Amino acid sequence: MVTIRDVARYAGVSPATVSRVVNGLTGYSTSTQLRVEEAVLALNYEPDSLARGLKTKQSAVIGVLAPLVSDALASEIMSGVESAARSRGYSVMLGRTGLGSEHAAGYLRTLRTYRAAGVILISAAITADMRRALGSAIPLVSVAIRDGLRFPSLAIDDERAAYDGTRYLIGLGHRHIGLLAGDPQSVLVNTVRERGYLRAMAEAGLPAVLEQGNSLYDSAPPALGRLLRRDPLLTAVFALSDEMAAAVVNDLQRLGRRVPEDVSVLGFDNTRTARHVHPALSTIAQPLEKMGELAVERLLAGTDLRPRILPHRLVERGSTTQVPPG
Amino acid sequence: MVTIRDVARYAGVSPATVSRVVNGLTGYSTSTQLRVEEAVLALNYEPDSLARGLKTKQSAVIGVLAPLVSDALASEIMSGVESAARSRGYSVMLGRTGLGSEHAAGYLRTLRTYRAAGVILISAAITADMRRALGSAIPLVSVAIRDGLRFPSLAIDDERAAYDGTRYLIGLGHRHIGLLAGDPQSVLVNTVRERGYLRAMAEAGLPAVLEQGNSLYDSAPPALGRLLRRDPLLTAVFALSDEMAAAVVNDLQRLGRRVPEDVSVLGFDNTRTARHVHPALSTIAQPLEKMGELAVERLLAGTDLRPRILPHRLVERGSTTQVPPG
DNA sequence: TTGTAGGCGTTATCAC
DNA sequence: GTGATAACGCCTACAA
Repeated sequence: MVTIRDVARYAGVSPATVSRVVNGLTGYSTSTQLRVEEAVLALNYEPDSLARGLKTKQSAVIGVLAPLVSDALASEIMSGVESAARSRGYSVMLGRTGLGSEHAAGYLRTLRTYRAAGVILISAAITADMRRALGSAIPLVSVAIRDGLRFPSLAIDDERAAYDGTRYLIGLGHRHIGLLAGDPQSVLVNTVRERGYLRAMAEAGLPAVLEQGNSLYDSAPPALGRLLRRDPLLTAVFALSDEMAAAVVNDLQRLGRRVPEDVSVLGFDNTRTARHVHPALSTIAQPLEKMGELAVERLLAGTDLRPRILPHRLVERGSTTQVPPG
Repeated sequence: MVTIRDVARYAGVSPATVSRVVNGLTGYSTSTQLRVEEAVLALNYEPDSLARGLKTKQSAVIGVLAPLVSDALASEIMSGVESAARSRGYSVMLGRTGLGSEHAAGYLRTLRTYRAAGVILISAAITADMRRALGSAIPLVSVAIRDGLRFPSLAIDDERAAYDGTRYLIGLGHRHIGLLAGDPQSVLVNTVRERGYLRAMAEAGLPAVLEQGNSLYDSAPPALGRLLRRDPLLTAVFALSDEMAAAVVNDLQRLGRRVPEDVSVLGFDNTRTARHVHPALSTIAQPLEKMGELAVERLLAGTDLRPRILPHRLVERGSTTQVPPG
């Protein structure tokens, strides 16, 4: 391994000077800068992150934790995180915490012992346990979930978004609208979204029909079955994730119902998944990539970690239409 | 931050002794062990990974690099990697290298400066550049891709798997079978799989019809269009990834063709995606999770990093059937 | 402008 | 069985 001393020897200067040049500080002549840079190149020197971090008490790593890193939602947020991090010279360390965030504390401890610059939590609420595991020195922000006002977060107005989605279906003439809710574990998004749906239905004087899934594909078919049993006249299903909405579209077709002619389906998130079914999903869009970028920005700025609300919007595709006549 | 010296002071022993206890070495009495353990708990001490790594020249991190970390294939491999790593006390650092592996070298350099214990590459070939960026001290293994015999890898026999898939379709009576190939960038899997298809078709005296996609969903519809134009009598499509196969199923239905009654569709990988369409995909299964586990095992064993072939198998679901009569 | 020296928190090699 | 002590590679006062 080539160290700073090797470079110093090669360039005929002291290690301190090499450090200054490498870190872009001031206090050296152009000629020494050149000699050092040449030596760095010649020896293919790269500062040891471990040693540097030990000294500076900070490593250029941003941790990103998600229940599954594999879902489209996390993926699109991560994409924003990574480009923002890279452009600032930070590396991203991803970790999958499990559906119930089982491994979150472990990852946070690791991140702490590596003195990460900050941690981004996707689709998971910040709990006191987590905050403790990470320690107080490292900033933490939650994305795509709103955790009251107590912890830093970046999210849309979930209540309003669900309200708007429901209003949209009502506007198409639907009166029997079922809600396929998400993971009850993620209470913070889902109860809030449920509230938006319930408010819109109540305002319109319509009966609410609600079943729980867990946001993932496989949870939707059984929940859809329960929904249809409770209200056989359903002409619209509002699923609180695109994965569930996709499953609903597929399962409806399996049951011989046409989408959207017989039943309209509205998704949530506007991930890639929304376009991976036929017909493609109408859905509520969150600015996922933007959220990822902002999270990095705010984490590194260190200041202004107050909860922030971003705009949502409705995207119309083929899975929704006017209520069928008769 | 609480250091080993704090613990030592609290327990009334020297830092050296604390280190011995914490690392489970020998050379202390039961009574001091108890005192130290008590102190560790009381102070909530956790060794600084940076300092430890600096000293031991190794950190308990395994890097996992994938083009997208978000696809179902990478996700299932990662799942195996993580459980195997966790059970051995290692953390996993994920990185997305981009479809053309653009960012791989950067990640490898970072991993090197953090003195990672090893690196696992998913769906990407090990190039000389990568090997150089990582340095020679850190082991590297490639998963789900076979890179000739020059570099360590863990994969199925792709040629044989594609051959078997094609034989299966031929066995169902199909004579017009189109191949939807994968990313030409990943030459190492795809040319090999193509070869398997071509061999099976040639053996059966059938004409080959082949178009290129890039393994992802969006690339499939246009490629399917080209396939159908070249052979309007197609009764089966063999797509070299489940994502493409799912897109084919959806697009076929959009075009008014029934799956599998009019056209059979065979996928590849057996990821979650295979069950996320209607009808669910018949597909060639790779032991993805197992691959991830094995990769960790071999990386840490350090020895026996020779290429290894794992078994594949055919999974029948609803997307394939006998050739339509007439 | 440049170099020397000390220390970040840990482990490992010695003594005792 | 236990404790000084040095060293890992780097950064940063401070001195020159």
